[in-house]
Amino acid sequence: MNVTDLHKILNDEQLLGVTTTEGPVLILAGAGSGKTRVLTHRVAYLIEQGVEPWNIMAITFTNKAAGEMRERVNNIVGHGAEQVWVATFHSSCVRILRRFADRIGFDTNFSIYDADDSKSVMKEVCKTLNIDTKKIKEKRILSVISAAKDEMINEEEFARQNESDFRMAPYISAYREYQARLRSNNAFDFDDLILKTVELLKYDPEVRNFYQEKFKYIMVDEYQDTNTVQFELVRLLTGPAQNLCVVGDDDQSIYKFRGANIYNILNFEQHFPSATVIRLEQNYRSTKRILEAANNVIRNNEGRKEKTLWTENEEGEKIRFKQFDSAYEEAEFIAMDIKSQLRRGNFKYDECAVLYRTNAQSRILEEKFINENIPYRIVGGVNFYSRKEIKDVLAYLKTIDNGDDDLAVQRIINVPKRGIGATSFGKVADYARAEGMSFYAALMEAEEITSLGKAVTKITPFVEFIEDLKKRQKDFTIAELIREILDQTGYVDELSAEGTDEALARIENIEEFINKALIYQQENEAPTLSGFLEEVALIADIDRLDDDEEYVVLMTLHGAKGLEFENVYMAGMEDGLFPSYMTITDDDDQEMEEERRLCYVGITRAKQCLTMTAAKSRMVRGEWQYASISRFVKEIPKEIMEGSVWEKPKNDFIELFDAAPKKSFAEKKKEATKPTAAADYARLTRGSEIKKTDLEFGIGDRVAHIKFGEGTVENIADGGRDYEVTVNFDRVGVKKMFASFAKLKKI
DNA sequence: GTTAGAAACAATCCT
DNA sequence: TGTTTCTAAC
Repeated sequence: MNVTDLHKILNDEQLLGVTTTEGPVLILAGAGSGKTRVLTHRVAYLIEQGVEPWNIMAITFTNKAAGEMRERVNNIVGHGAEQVWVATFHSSCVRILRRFADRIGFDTNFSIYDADDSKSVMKEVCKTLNIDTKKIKEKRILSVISAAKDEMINEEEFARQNESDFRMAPYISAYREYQARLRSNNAFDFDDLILKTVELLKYDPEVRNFYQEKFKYIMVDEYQDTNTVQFELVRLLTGPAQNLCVVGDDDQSIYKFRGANIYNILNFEQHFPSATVIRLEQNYRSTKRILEAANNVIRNNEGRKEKTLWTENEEGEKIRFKQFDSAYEEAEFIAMDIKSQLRRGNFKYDECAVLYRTNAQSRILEEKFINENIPYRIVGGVNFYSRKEIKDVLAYLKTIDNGDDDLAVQRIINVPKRGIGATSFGKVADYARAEGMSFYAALMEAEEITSLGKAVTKITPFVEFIEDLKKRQKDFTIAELIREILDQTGYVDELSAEGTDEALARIENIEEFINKALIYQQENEAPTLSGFLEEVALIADIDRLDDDEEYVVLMTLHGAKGLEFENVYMAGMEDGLFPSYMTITDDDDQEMEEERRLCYVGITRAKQCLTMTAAKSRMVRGEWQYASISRFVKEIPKEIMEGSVWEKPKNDFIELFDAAPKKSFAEKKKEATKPTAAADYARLTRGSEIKKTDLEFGIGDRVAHIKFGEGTVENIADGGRDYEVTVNFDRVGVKKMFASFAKLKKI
């Protein structure tokens, strides 16, 4: 495709982004301005100009983005596209380390530790160092270490910088010990994958030259979210020609807590003085009103590159806003509205997304979605691969793959129960430490550990089992290996004997996991156990989203970055939740600006329709909390908002409720407390206009609640439109509730 | 050594 | 409210 042809499908700025191939380029790409389009065509253009595909590297933020880019490049280029290096920061580093980790004292079959693994290691570290985890929590130490690693401060440098501060002493020794353990386990945590790669490139000119020569053209997506160590990595990979093209939007920088350094993008022109700067400000995604809302919110931020997005799209519907009495009603409304939109043929399920600030909010939404029989998929929360049963199976695989991985071995030594308890465990661990060997190596010579006594007879069969699998490993595919493990250990049998819903769900998860192994096997030319484990370790929640299935997506605002939907709901628009309580109390206005950017990201996900909802009260950790409408909502001009009165969806709501929701695992209890659908709807449409009704009870009266049972009224407070009643229930204790929907009966 | 039930505790967002 | 850790009894 020549430049004239390209001009037919790209605007002037986009074209410039595609064809400015030499030297450093900064593309400031506003939301929905077609940056993926620019990146993919840029890759295609480079190849057409005669650049070899293997000389091109594109770093993305998620595996999903990488996959999409690869697919789109494939469609334009025809052949050779698979040779382009398209990967995330983490998987790029793994690829480099798998090849050269031996140069920094690791074995190339290293394990990758996730957050759970890191925490287990840190627990051990605190135990050995006698650090009181009541005073300093493991999580706190880990986050200090992680922040240091983001800034490229290794354990020695950290010690040097903090030696004068006695309060830092435990952190210094913990950091040292933690790193020592990772090394002896032959493992990297997430941060080390990048930090160690940077160290490798820095101190090994041979490796550095190898990659600098390989990657003649580098592109980085979502550049505003890179941190210091990632910047350094990019800098080290970029050869003297400096053919580096970064794409990002400072207004969408939302990962400061993860070390993202916004100055990487704000100061790009200082880092690379010869840089060409290109601005993409035309939005192709959203309606005029949605964009106006976004612009009006984000312009309240001070530290940003001034720009205003514009669009030629149509005006569109007003932004809808609605406040409810409780999070339950909020969730109910969203579920029903989605159903009604579907019924009217406006949107299909997969065109709708519900976005929220915290994962905890997903629970109520999920409940209502089940009730209403709406297909949904929750992104985030408990990662599939961090479920207990999956981690158990993974630990077996890791033990077979990397015997030095103490963590994996220790996890499964007594799973399922083999009668090897804490005492034997401790004896083996002591022996391993004294002899300077790995835990598994100590198990192999259990006969030598005299203190074990009879316990040896429990250990030898385990070691024999693992050794047998190691030997026969090459005869199996990964899926077969997993089946073999499950058969021999009786893991699944045990679960099915248990027979509870939970156990059955675990079996299903294991089946799904085996499926993943099969898919991996099919999709890779040279599948290896290490390769599979690595893929599993680096998979993000968002990567598991399947675009072809029809379901509503529920996820955090962070998770939504880079995605778009026709119909978006932003739930929980309350001060204290979004922006979060911590942001409000903290007087650092940087934090508030980051929250605002997050809001901007949320708004700009919507193409056609945007609905914001809030609840006056919601249950947080067992307590009712009350909140007012988010300040961000108030930053949107009234003229483009449809306020608190909610329009009835024409005549279809009766029909809507005729389709009785199929009962799933939503408990019958819930069903019992559920008023009729019509009443539900009336209540929802009434929303914030609930009229005060005269109460039939007073303070001291006995009342009955449909779910909580009987109790005594302790207080009645005038809450404006409604009464807030405090009741001391016999069974469940004190609860606060609004009279109009608590439906309390005097007895 | 195992297990169940009580007590303690929890504060975003993520690779 | 939901999960993790501690304790006591089998």
